[in-house]
This record gives sequence, C-alpha cells and structure tokens, in this order.
Amino acid sequence: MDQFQSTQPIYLQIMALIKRQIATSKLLSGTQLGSVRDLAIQYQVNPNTVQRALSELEREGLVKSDRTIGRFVTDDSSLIRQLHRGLFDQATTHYVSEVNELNISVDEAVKEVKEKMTKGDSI
Amino acid sequence: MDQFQSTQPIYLQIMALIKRQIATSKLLSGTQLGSVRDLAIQYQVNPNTVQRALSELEREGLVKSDRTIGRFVTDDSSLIRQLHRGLFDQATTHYVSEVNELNISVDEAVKEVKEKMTKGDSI
DNA sequence: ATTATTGTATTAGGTACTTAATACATTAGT
DNA sequence: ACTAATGTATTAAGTACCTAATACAATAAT
Repeated sequence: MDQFQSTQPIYLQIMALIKRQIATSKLLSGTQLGSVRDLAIQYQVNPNTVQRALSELEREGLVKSDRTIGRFVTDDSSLIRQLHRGLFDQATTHYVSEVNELNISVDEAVKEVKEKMTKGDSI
Repeated sequence: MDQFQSTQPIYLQIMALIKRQIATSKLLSGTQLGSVRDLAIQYQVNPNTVQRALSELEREGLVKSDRTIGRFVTDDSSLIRQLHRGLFDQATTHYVSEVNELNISVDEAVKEVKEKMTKGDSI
C-alpha cells in the first residue's frame, strides 16, 4: 500500500477505502477482515487509527465484530447495494455541483467524462 | 455566508472558494479583494485564517498584494483561463477515478451526469 | 502632520488527529 | 489448563489547524 496523505484524516480515508471494496465486492459479504494489528501494518498506520475506522464502519452496520474472532463484512446484501448506489450518487452529485459552479455546459462535461473514461479503459 | 465545516482545513476551503470566483469571473481580473479583516468577518473566521488563504493564493500568482492598499486579482488572463481549465480537468479526473473504482460504465455515468445537470438547470 | 487602513508578524491557548506504548477481557486452538 | 490472537481501552506526546489578542510597518486620506 502507498501512503495516506492530503488533508483528510487517515481514519476517514481508510473507511472510504474499505467501503469501496465492500461496494464493489472486492471484500465479499461475510468475509473476514484482517485484524486491527494486521491492517495497521498493511496500511502503515497506527493500530488505533485502524480501530477508529473499523468501529465507525461498525456503527454504520457495514462490518460486524465477533470479539476474539475478528471482524466480518456485513451479510446484508441490500445494505451493500445501497452503499454502492450511494457512493455513485454522491460522487456524481459532487461532480455536477463543481461543474455547475464553473459554468460548464452539460455537453462539455459529458464529452470530457467520456474522453477520460475511454482513455482509462485502454490500459 | 454559511459556515465552513467538514474535515478540510478552512484556509483551503477559502482558497478553493476564491479560486472558483476568479475562474468564473465573479471576481474580475484586477478587482480589489476585501481586506483581510473584512473577509474574516464575511467568512466568520479568524483573520489569520484568511491571511493564510490569501498568502497561499499569492504564492500561486492568482492575487497580488499592494501593501497598505490591498489585494487584487491577477491581471494575467492566461493564468485565469488556465485556472478554469485546471479546475474543470481536476474535477473530471477525480470523478472518473471514483466511477472507475465503482465499476460503473461510461453510459451509466454519463446518464447520471445528464440527469443531475438538467435537473439543476430547471431551478 | 495626523489618522485610519492596509498587510504582516508574533505569542498563547484550544481542539482534533496520529502515534506510541501498554494493558485488559475474551475465546479459539492446542 | 495453556497459549495465542482477537477486539478494546487508556495515557502520554507530538503535529496541524484555528482562534484570540496584540503589535508593527507602510501609506492613502485628511
């Protein structure tokens, strides 16, 4: 793994990372996550930071912890679908908001999105 | 003005705000900005925070300060055009990146962008 | 000349995040 | 029974950001 940076708190970045993995089934429903200590090594951060990210995800119902066994991705497939849709929706809403503030037309925006997406696909 | 929040440092949010205003000519080239103290009142933040945002913008060449007179938006129209393009490009790149990670197809993304943009236009 | 306003700098205190170093409770594995 | 691994909690220290309260230098306005 690389490094976390920017101005966003690391625990939020870890949350976003795991959310994406759950939403895209890279972390399958019911899968066991790495332990707090393992993830801390993997992400190169302090165990407390991982603990914070995971307990927040637990508060949102995306993971469940069985004390002394470990943590598991929720088996609520409806929630996972809802998560995926929510992330997509949020990203689009944010993009549209920015583009509107820049007085960019729909056609321009769409053209640019198409260009960048098809360019990325060729890799 | 509302309030700044989220996890992004306020001085960065102020920078982004002013950048957008410059890029979209809401702050015209050569215009005088409000004073540090005025902007601090307007944004409901500490003068030091405004000072930090403005001095960073100055480092980027977007504003110039004449001591004891005030600050002015750069008259480099090329730089302003470049700023506008850069903000658009950055927003699109970020969106495409997110959408790719979510395994969303080009068509889906474009459809969603169109929907949200045309919906916003009716207001 | 004096005053007011500008940007700028400094010092101090508070909060949030991160790290470090432990420690504890629980239980699966042996 | 014992050991190892799990999540969890605590205390302390450091850093970045924000606020508060000033103070200073320079100059436009009077």
